[in-house]
Amino acid sequence: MFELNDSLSFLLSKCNQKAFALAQERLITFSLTPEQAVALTHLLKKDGINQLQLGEMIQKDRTTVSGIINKLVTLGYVIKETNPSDKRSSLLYVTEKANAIKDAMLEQAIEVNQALMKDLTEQQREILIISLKKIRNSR
Amino acid sequence: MFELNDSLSFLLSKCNQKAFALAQERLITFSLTPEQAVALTHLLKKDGINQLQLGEMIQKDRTTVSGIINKLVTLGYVIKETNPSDKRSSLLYVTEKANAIKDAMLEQAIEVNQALMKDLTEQQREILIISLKKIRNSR
DNA sequence: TTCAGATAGTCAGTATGCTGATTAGATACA
DNA sequence: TGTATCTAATCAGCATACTGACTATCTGAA
Repeated sequence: MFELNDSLSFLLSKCNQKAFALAQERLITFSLTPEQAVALTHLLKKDGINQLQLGEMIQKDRTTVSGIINKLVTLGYVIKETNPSDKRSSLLYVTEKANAIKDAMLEQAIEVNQALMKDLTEQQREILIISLKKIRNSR
Repeated sequence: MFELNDSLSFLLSKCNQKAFALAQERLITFSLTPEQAVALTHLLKKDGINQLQLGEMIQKDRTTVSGIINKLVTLGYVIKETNPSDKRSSLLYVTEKANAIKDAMLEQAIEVNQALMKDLTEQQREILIISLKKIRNSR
């Protein structure tokens, strides 16, 4: 019989909540939320892009990116500069403050993912990641 | 090298978004969101419980349950009655309107989960569910 | 019996994530 | 040139999900 609490969609929701909570605990040090950290990590690899380009990288809606970036600006991790060749868009740049926590943030991301998978065998980890990628990319 | 976009936590977030969007499309017919449908489905199996008990079943915070139930009451799917033996709590009951869509909702939930897993082999489906359950229950 | 502590639910505030409307600026073509 | 269309970002509004404060009520121990 179909059991809602054992269904894929329910499990995805609950595991996502757990991953979010785990990351949040560790990011309090930097006053960052998990999603802010994801955006900042991408900008640390490549900045000077606009909000739409960042949204494509992290697969988020334009309005969601807007909110996250404005928070990162307030926190002093990111600076917005009007693009001189297209005044509608802003170019995003990371600050020194962001560079200073780069390595610690990466370390934390790795630890969260290891903690989540700690009870899984090597085969389960592999198939889990492969399956989730298939689901993400489907259609 | 660690790739954020291929990490478990990022994939969980994106797959969860996909599952949510897929369910939302199909639930528009009933004016229900996925989380409202989850709550209602549980109440259809067992009502006459209070909000905290429902929250345990669907693993949601008391304030989140409060919001979802009040929406379901507004929509006419649920009725709240003050518990005579404990006036702090309300007992939740489903309406005829809820019973009328019970089977269609269940059907839709099954279809969403099948659609999500359509590109996965039988072995991948099994290991995916087992792994997610381990992650959900860990700690 | 009374009162301190526990409990159920709500509200305010914050963050994420979406849709749809709006503004400002860019572009393409008649 | 001018206008219609497109685009980048923001805003309002809604849903979910949490924390912490608060109200009303219940319960247990002195």
